[in-house]
Amino acid sequence: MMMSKGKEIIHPAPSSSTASQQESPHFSLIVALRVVTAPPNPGREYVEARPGEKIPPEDGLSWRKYGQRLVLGEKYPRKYYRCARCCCGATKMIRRIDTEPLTFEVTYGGSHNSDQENNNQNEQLLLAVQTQVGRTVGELSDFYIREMVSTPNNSSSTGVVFSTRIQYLT
DNA sequence: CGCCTTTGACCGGCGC
DNA sequence: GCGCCGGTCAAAGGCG
Repeated sequence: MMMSKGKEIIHPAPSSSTASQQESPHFSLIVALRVVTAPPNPGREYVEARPGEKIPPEDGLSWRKYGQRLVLGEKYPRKYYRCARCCCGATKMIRRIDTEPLTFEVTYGGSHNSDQENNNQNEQLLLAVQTQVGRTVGELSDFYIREMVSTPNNSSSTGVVFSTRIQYLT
């Protein structure tokens, strides 16, 4: 199979992608999710990608892919990522929802080194928002949170399920 | 040249 | 006890 070799580190999208996004009347902003509602670590969240988006949703951190597997009964393979930072035991698993190809279920495992790490993470997320939207954090209220539910996770006691879609109104 | 992705194989856990 | 499934490891190849 043809595969794009090279880096596949997930990090905040460059500002160059902002232009194409703002051409649409609205677009889903994924990176803002954890700024507003930081999920437990480990935890699980659902994020939605824009049509044509090539990579799984970003969360502001750098992840290194270490495995991929086609799970029985699932249409799309699961992808396994590990935090690219050295000595960091954080992992995450990305599963594509069969019925909604643009929605990804991201399951976080392990934890980052320290609270400082988490703080840095949130800072990176904020920067990602500012970069993508070109606005300050204080103006995040301009985003209309179209969906945002938080329900108990029925399969794990370690977190809650976040199903969130943040839509930018122009 | 170094780092990262891909991919097949291996190992452990769980269910029957 | 056996078989199946899911998660991780390690080697090879490719790209920047």
